[in-house]
Amino acid sequence: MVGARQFDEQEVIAIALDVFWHKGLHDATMQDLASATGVQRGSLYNAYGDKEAIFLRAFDRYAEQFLASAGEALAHGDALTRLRTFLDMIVTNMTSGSPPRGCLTTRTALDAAISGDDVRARVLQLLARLERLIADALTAAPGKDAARDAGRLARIVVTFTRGLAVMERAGYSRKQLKDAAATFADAIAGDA
Amino acid sequence: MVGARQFDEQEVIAIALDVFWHKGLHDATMQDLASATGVQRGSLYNAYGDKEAIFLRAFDRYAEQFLASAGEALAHGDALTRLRTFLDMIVTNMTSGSPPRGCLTTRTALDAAISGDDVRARVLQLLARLERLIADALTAAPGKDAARDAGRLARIVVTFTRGLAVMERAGYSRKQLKDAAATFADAIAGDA
DNA sequence: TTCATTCTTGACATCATCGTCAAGTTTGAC
DNA sequence: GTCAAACTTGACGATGATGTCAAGAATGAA
Repeated sequence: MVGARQFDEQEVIAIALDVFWHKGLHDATMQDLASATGVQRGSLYNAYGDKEAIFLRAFDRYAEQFLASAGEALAHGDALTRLRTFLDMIVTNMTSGSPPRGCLTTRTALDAAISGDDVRARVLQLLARLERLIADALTAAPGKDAARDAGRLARIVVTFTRGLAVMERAGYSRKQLKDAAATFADAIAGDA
Repeated sequence: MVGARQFDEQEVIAIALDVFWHKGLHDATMQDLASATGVQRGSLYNAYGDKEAIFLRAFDRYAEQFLASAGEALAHGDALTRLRTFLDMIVTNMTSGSPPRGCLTTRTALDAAISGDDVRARVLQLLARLERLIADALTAAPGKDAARDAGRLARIVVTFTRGLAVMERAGYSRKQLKDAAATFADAIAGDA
């Protein structure tokens, strides 16, 4: 390999992820990425081809981080505890940063109509993996009938988390979101 | 009044609503609006000022239509029936059109960071009105304890509907969304 | 019918982004 | 050290969107 790359790819992708997280795939420009990473636009085109290619790498990084966090949050306690911990993590995650960065998956899903097939597929894939993770956690939880309908429950949990992401963008505070999440968890997994 | 307007304002706003519904505030251009309405760009600027002003009018129209539909759907039956009917209406609404147009409120909320204060305020206002509508409907429903925590329940119902809108964008079918909605309604208002 | 007012039209300047490229620079293999 | 390959840089042209404007057309009041 001659004429080696002048920048650290891992670092560039990590920074790109941050840019996309705050601005979204659609609104982040190559210039935004160039400024944030300190790598010229031309170099980014040369190295990755286009913005979507960079996004896919960043999104993959994000997906792994996200699923890892979800897995941890869902690992301990009974069904209600797992759900509460998980939702808490979700809300904390989307209300972090200044300004709060929201949820990248949700933002990307909303732009699905104007995104490439690859992007759409990644979003669906992440949602599916998350759903499975939740279903498994509910099934594995000690307690009575938590495992019954774990699949169906997992889907509405995923759906509800997407709703939280929208409410965050609409302007609801971390506290309001956590309250709503707690109400939801109780209604779904609480001892009725 | 001299030099009368050459187009029907109601009709222009109705068509603009359709354009915004399919493309979103951010992605719809003045040219899109001009083409769809048959009114020249210059005339639209002259009549309304800018794109956001047109959007606000269209959104107001949308909000009234939407709340009227929600009110009807929530008017009859016990709490579970009202919730089911309402969620069904929501899903049908967002999966109508070709291509499906999704949910304008959700789309707009996601773009909140790059929208004006007026737009943000309208979104919040609509969500708040919807929440009150649902809370009132749950309170008014015949049956046992439906009215208990109606406010809290209404908020998670609103949140869940936002989640449905995201899942629709992600690619879930009308049937999948209705299934999820039914699961949610049962879990929230069903006889535990 | 006249005429001031308002609307309409098409063109214009501006701006931001995109994707490409030729020239220059850096790098590692030999 | 030499050199070809790969990367970097800054500039370029194309595109599409925005908002403005002057000139012309249409309208209704008097």
